[in-house]
This record gives sequence, C-alpha cells and structure tokens, in this order.
Amino acid sequence: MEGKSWNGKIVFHVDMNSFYASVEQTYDPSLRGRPLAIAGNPRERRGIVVTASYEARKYGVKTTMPVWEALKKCPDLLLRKPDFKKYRKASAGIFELLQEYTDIVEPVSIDEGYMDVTEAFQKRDVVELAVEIQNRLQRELGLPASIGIAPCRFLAKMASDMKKPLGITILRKRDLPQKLWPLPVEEMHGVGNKTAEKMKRMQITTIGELASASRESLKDRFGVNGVKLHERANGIDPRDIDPEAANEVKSVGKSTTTAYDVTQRQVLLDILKDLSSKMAERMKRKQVCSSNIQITIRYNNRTTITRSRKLLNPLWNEEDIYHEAAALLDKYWDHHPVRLLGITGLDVVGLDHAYKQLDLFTYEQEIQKDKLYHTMAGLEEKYGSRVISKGFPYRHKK
DNA sequence: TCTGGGGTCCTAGGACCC
DNA sequence: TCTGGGGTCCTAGGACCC
Repeated sequence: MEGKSWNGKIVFHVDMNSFYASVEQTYDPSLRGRPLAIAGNPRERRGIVVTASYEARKYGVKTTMPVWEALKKCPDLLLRKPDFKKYRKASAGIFELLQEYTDIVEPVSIDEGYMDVTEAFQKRDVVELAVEIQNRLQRELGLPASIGIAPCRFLAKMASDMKKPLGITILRKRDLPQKLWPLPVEEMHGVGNKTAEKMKRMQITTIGELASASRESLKDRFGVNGVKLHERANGIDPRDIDPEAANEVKSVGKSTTTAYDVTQRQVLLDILKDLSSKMAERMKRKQVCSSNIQITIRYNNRTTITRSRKLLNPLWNEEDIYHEAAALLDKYWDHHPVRLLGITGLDVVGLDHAYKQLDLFTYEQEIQKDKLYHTMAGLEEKYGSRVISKGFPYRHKK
C-alpha cells in the first residue's frame, strides 16, 4: 500500500456517483435520500432516464429507460430535467480540486477523469490520498465519488467500477486473477454487446478467458482492437494521462429528436436553422471552426444515415452551416418521415490554427480577384470540393 | 407509450494517382 | 484484350462510451 511498493505509474480514476442526480440534490436538499431520476420530457418522446439516484436504482430504474417504464417500477419517482449549466459548473469545481494534487489530470467526460499521481505522491500512502480526495469532494462539493487506484488507466477504470457508491478500490497486477479475471467479459471497458456476443461464440465469457486467449485469434476476429483488449485483460495499457486531451476537440455536433415524425421539408429546414444557430454558438464558445459538415437523419423506423461533405474553407457562422446542412438534406433526404435530425462539424480545428493553415483568407481573396468565384462555386455545388481543389491553380502556388 | 444527445476510434470501399 | 500494385483522400457505417 505504501507508495514505495509500487513500480512505475500510479493512476487514479475518479468517477462521480450518479452525477446529475447528486448535483440536483446539492441544490435541493429535499431531494436527498429520495428516488430521483434526471430525464427528458416523457410527453415529447425524449423522455428517457439519463441518471437515477441510488434510491431509484433499488427499484430497477436504469439509465436509458423510458420515463413511463421507470414510473411503473417506482411510482414515487421524483423527476428533474437535466440542467447542464449546473453540471458544467460542478464539473469545473471537481477538476479544480483534483488539480490541487497534480497537473496531470485528464477529464474524460463531465463526471470522470484520470490523475497520474506518481510524481506528486511518491512519499505518501496512496490510499490515504484517495480517501482525502473522496472526503473533500463530498464535504466541499457535496458530491460522492468512487476512486480506482492502479498502475495503468484501464485497471484504474475497472477498479473505480468495482465499488459504488463511495468506493476506493486498489487493483494491482497481482490482484488480477482474483479481482479482474472472474468478471464476465461484457463488464470490461471497451467490450460492448456486439463484441461480447462474438466472444461468447469463441468460448470467451470472462475477462480471464480473454486474457488467456490467443493473440492471433483475437487479431483475426477483431483487428487491432482485439489485440488491445487482450493486452488490457492482462493489465497492460501504455496510454499516458494527457491533460491536453480534452482541449483537442475533433467534432462538434447538435441533434434533436423531433416531437413528432416530420415529413414537411420546411419543418426540417426550420429545425436545421435552429441547430445551425446553436452549433454556431458552441463553435464560437470553443473558438473552433469546421471544414466538413455532416447531417444525421434518423427515420421513423430508426434507420439512421449520415451524409457529409468536405469543404474548401472552414466555417463557423450560422448562415454557412445552415447553407451546407440544407443542401445535404435536399440532396439526400428520401422523404420518409424523420424522427431525428442532427448537424455535426467534423475536422474541427482551433480558429487561431485555421488562420495560419493554408492562407485561407488570401486564397479566398484571390478567387474574388480573378472573378473565378462564381464558376468555382458553381462547380463545387455540382461536384464537391475535391474537383475544385484539384483544378484550382492557387492551391499549389508558392 | 420504447429506446437522448454528446462524443471517439476503426474499417472498408471507391476514386484517383503514379 | 481483359487488366498490377502501392498509396492517399473521401465517405459511410458500426461499435463503443458517458
């Protein structure tokens, strides 16, 4: 248990317990100790449970369960709509607290993160440290957390899952045979339904069986992912904790399930307009732009398609996003009833970065200068960005 | 009365180039 | 006359996670 008994890294995985519900309970003490679910509006068919308090879980209320079903299981269930402003604020408080202990903190979502405490706490008992962090989160922010302690990310993550709520679990390499390997393979982080089913057909039902399966058979079946899972089951995970990871956004999206199945083009365009405006807001807040716009259409039979187009220039304002999204809709929507519509900006880069990249703005000015713009726009409309970028003479100038 | 909204990473096929 | 091989870029879909 002493710091000195650990070889190599010490990683904490801090995982908040029923985070949204816990935050709501700090704002409204009358919710404490009661069955509570954070959920959308059941009348708008977005009504699924996002988070359930532990009291609600006792009745069988679970995440992604439709609200009507949750109410059947627990008639006294209290409901609150999600309020992400509150959650983001609470999240900031949590990570500020964690950063008092080390700079190597990597948030992976609003309510969980990794810490590399190797350097910061060589002399200190790691369990004591975890207890202190857990107590402070509870006392200062009113939020319960479970903490996993291990020599790598994967094991820390598995450890924090082993005791909830308010657990502290150590998972050393030598603990794997007793603590990790007996678990069903579907409980492994990175193994979902599909993979678990395939593994069962290969006679792999526990993490231990995965650990001792042949690397080759896993590689044949699952590609690089199979090799990774095999290594992790054996306690090998070389991924470092990267404090910058959260700043390196790859995509920004906005989607909505419609109140009813939509078949009118104008209604869909209105929704896209609204999504564009919200997306533009978010991109501005994050100071990013995107050069690849994608729309998502989910039809009322739940089949979902995505259609995207790479653009010549990155964009970030509402009108441009809407223009691209509407063009994709008109090109690809097959007029079947729609239940969800979304817009995502892919290939996202920071605005500062975009200015330097490719001299985009001089590029655009030159198009204007040569009066090629309309021809180019017409061509791009017709054939996509690829043709234009290849045919355009300035791209290779220099 | 079914099943949200935000993401990441990987794979595979086709176009295109040499 | 019936068809190479290597590489990149783009697009679409799938699996997974919280």
